[in-house]
Amino acid sequence: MLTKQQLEEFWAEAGKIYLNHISIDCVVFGFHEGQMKVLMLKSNNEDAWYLPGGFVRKQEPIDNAADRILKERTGIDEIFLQQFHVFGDPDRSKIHNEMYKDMLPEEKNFFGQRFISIGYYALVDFFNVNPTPDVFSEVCTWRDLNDLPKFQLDHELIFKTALDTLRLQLNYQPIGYNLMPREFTMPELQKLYETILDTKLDRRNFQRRMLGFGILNKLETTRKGGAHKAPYLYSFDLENYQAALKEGLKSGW
Amino acid sequence: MLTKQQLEEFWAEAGKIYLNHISIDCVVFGFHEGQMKVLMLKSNNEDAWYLPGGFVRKQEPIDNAADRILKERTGIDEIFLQQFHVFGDPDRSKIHNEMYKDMLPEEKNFFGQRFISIGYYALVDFFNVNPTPDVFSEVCTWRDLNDLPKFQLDHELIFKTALDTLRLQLNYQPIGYNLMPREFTMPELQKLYETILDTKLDRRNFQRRMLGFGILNKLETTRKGGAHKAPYLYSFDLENYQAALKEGLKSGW
DNA sequence: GATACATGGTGTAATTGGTACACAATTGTA
DNA sequence: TACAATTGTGTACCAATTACACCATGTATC
Repeated sequence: MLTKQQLEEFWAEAGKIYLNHISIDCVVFGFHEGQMKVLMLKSNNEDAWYLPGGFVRKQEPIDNAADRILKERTGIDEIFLQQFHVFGDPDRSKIHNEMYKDMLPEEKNFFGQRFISIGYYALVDFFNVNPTPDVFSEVCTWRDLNDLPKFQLDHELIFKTALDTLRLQLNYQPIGYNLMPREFTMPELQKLYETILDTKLDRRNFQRRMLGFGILNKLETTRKGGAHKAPYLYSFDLENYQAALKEGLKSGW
Repeated sequence: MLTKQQLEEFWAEAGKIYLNHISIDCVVFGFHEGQMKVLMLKSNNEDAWYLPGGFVRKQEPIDNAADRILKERTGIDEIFLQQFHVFGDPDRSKIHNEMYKDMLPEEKNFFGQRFISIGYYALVDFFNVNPTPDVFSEVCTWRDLNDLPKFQLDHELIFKTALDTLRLQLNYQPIGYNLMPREFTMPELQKLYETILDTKLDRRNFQRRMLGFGILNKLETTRKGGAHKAPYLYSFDLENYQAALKEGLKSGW
């Protein structure tokens, strides 16, 4: 929650540069140690968790707005972003509307208005991200999909819709490419698929099928260090991957 | 194009009741005589064709806004509607912005502002629709997908994005159910699939596969009148259809 | 009313693709 | 050096899709 002074300062700026009524919320997915993660923010002095978000400048394309917002939260310049849904319930920001209602007169109260929020999901390489809080938050951090906090506003709906979208687009978007580091092992990639699809896959069939798509380069090296047989490393063949996605990876998962 | 007086009248109303910056555009699909159709509007005194659209009331959920807009254009109450994309280029309505720029002072010029448009696609039973122009148009009519006029603004992009979405969602949304009349023949349904997928399908395999899904009821009657063997009529088993869609119709087309 | 013809309905063999396993190879550790 | 755990590869089986052939039926033509 903002103090009255913070709210006034924010308004002095925001009221001039942003479009009214429109916000952007982002579901940023990362993958680390076999676990799917989402980037989240914790409000100042509250145990209230949000998705990273922001507003659209008056003459800014909405995709650029999402880019700009996420660059501030992650430090990454060219992020893989997909718009996936608009959340337009008039009561969706009611809590905020009322929280700040009495602090400022209506015409100066940026958070008093209704916001229609455009949902984007982002896929990033976990190691490239430098999580950075915004002016409303004191913490910006990865949260494990198995250990999520309670979301504020309708952000749980936004998150779940993003995950559903990811599942549906798995055969049509370069999801693996954007979530995995440049080099990875087959079991790691399988773990990603299992997390997104929320199911167990047969290790051997997964490998054969993945290789069958012809979108992976098998590298010479293996990943040593585990207590067992060292798996081979792979990287994506981006050209083949994108060509294959155009048709959709055959007959899905 | 509106006259200055019309513009002023529209503003007097619109400025009070609608959210700024936000519009809705709808791609309404119908299917008639083996052909896919889109509902379009022609501007007053111009050969300029648009998709039906409108604005969002200040306290109205966006889905309701789309419903309301389409009820006015079609007469249908409960329309199958799916939000599919947001079009947020700041220049997308430039032509309108400039067309009306000098007619009214900026603060009274509803069409002078930037609009971010939420795209909906609608699926309707062709025979239920009563096409009705709005205040900006003199014609509201079905246009064949093979004989489309030049679109105004970015409405061609909106239309194409809707058609792409339809193709991707064919196995996940009750598209057949909403586009076909209550009773239909197998060749008719096949034509719909061929149109959406833009491909030829084998008549015999299509039939077997469709029936294999268990989502159709074969009726006693046949469609007489054609110059050849009378095909059986079918209707959708809505319950089974929706259950099947939850999983996605197995392994797509 | 017999026949031609175009279209709809049903069946089947061949191929492809997916599933469920078995088994060998490799790594670090006891 | 043997062992446990994990990875890499192969194969037999089953299901689904494809590519056809053939039969049925309604209308038009003579």
